[in-house]
Amino acid sequence: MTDKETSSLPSRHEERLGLLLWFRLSRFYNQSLRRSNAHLKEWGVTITQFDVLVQIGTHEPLTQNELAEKLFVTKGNMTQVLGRMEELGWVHRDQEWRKKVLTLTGSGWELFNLIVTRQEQFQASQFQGLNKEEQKQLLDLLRKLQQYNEHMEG
Amino acid sequence: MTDKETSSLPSRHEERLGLLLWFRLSRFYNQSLRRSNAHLKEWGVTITQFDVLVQIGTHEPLTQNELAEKLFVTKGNMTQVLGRMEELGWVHRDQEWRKKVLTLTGSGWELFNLIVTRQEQFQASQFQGLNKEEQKQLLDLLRKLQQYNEHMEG
DNA sequence: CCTTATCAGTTTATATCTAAACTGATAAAA
DNA sequence: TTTTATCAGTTTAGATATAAACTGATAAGG
Repeated sequence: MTDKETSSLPSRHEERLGLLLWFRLSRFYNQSLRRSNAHLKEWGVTITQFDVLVQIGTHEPLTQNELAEKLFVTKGNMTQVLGRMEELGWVHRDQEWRKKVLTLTGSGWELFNLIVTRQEQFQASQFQGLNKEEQKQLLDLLRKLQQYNEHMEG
Repeated sequence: MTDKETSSLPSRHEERLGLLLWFRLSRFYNQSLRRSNAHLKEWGVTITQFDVLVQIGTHEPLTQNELAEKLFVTKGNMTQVLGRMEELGWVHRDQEWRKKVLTLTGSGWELFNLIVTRQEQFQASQFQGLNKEEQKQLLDLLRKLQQYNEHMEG
């Protein structure tokens, strides 16, 4: 009985497990989302905007499509979120050929430097229920899931 | 060096880990959400409605507030989702004192019986990247997080 | 050169979710 | 009894997300 075998054809029990995992995951995620937004409210930023800020700040210059891929969301969603962030003066969109290249503005970088460390600390506190070893385990499991799913999509 | 000690004061490295965990989690969650909705579309049901259907079907009778607590969402959200589901004829809301008691209608139960097993199978397939042992591990870690967070909220 | 395909981003309609203010009914306290 | 508090649910405005149809520009093929 290899690992491959146990994971190739899900048993009735594993099916239940899948549903349980989904419920747990979605509850924890929603809770975490709510808390993160409450935490970031002090700086007038949402968790979505924070995620975008980090991605652009870390990888700029990048296009809207690349950003959407990194965040696993649709490009339509990015159009909306970036529209708001441009309005707020954090992000600059520069048309190049048929792409739009994203960079942070001065005030975007200011915000980045102001909140990234704080949000890192906050996010760490959300996972305090696990010790370092368990946190690594969780990251590992999520990585495996991601890899498998990417493989599935082709 | 006890577990308690390792988890009481997050190191710089653990802070980064927190952010990484958040990113992984939110990406996997969003992807999973999208796929589930695509899968359920065949029956004209969304994943939110499915979650509500399962909770009522499993725990009826229960009130809107109890439902919101089980799903970790706000009661305002439930008002909206249940309004739609009542309109679709799946759920019955019965005012009792100041509470509204929820039960599934006949067609709600029909839907329940039609899709729960199918969605269980689908959900299981989303976690195929992990073998049974790893799936249990993941469930365990999520449980721990939940417990710690509930403890935090008082 | 002209036509067709593809690609990046936008738009629209719809669903989900929140926070915060509100309604109305019951319960508790005066 | 009258007032006040609490509780369950609703409403509203706003953010986030999707799918699907669309626009307009570039690239490829005839």
